[in-house]
Amino acid sequence: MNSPVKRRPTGQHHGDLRNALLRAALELVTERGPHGFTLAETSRRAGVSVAAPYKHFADRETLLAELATSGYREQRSRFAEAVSGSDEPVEQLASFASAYVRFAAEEPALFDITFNAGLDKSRFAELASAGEEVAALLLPVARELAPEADDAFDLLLRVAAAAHGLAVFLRQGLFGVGGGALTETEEKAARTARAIARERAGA
Amino acid sequence: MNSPVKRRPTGQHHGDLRNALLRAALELVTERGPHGFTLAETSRRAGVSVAAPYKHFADRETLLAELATSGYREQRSRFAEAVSGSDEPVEQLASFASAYVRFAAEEPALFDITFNAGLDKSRFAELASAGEEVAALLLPVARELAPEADDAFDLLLRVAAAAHGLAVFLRQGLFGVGGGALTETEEKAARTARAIARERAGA
DNA sequence: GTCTATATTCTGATAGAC
DNA sequence: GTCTATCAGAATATAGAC
Repeated sequence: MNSPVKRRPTGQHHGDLRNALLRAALELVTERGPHGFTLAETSRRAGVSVAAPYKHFADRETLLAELATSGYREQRSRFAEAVSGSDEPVEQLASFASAYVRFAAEEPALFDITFNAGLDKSRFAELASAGEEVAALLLPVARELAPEADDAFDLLLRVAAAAHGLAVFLRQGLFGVGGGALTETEEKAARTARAIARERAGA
Repeated sequence: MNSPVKRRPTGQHHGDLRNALLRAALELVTERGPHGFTLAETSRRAGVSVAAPYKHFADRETLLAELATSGYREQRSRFAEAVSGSDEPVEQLASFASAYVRFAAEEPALFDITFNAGLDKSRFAELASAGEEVAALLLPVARELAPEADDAFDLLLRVAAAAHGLAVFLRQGLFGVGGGALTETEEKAARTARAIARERAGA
């Protein structure tokens, strides 16, 4: 029932409890999902009392929102790199789809928090803007294939949705998209993205 | 804080508490998601004590698993009808994708429970087999486009994943896939399914 | 089959000492 | 900034009366 983390006998924590809590929370979400996350267990894992986190975060949701924000930033960084590997918009979208799946596999906690924690974005301005920056990075790519704004949005949405579905199936081991199938699933995502993008280009 | 449901003053519930509990649970999941579901609140809504459900269900998870099973059965029924509307396999997959999105929109609780409740399928044999029957219904359709078993599986997986992603985005209002956009989202799903299926047919 | 009552456990959050 | 102590609330599940 107890965590395997050593408790500091008293008083002072090492320099950066704030970040230690964020790390512990991420680990906890990895194991139990966003809904299994509790401040109490996070405190235990960081080796502090349950009251300590309240000096660093207003409440449970605020800590979670901070993780979600960093999740969107990590996404933006990964997708920016994926897209930078080619000049061809179809290949850029394929790369994005692949990176999306990889992100979900390598950072399952961040992935779950961004999409499945039910955070109220109107309460956390930074979270909302971090999410919008991800879209802002990708829309110009879609726009190269679909100059009309609505069409570009539709294209990006469908590519992202396809990648999202594969990422979820991979994560849940559904449909036999099991454990070590990351590379295969990335390829499926890339192939699907190409099919969607080309249908548009050909139309 | 109290439920709007009238309590029966004492003793006997009407004939079918078991089904009344299932209905109340479904309603509760619709409002709060699978993780917000509790036996206690379900009991309150059905107008019985918190102990009553244990005469009908072994525990909380068993009730949830029963709902999930009925969710898979509803899926199979809907998808069977969708697929029956055409002889053309590409159109059948497009119809399936559309029905998938519609199911998620019209039965959000069942949708969430089947995919997001984290049920242990090894504990509930009927749940596992109900899920397999959905796949068994659709695989022959994919097989008409991809005679090789692995290819058919891959095709179905990618179509289902695309529909799943759109369904999730619709449900969460993400990417501006907001409230009344059901018909549009169904069309997106159908179009994406066609793009995936045709890439295969053309290859 | 349903109730009342209870044991147990966990949570978020606050007050006040150090 | 961290601790101890505590409150208030809620949940799962069981025992035993009716």
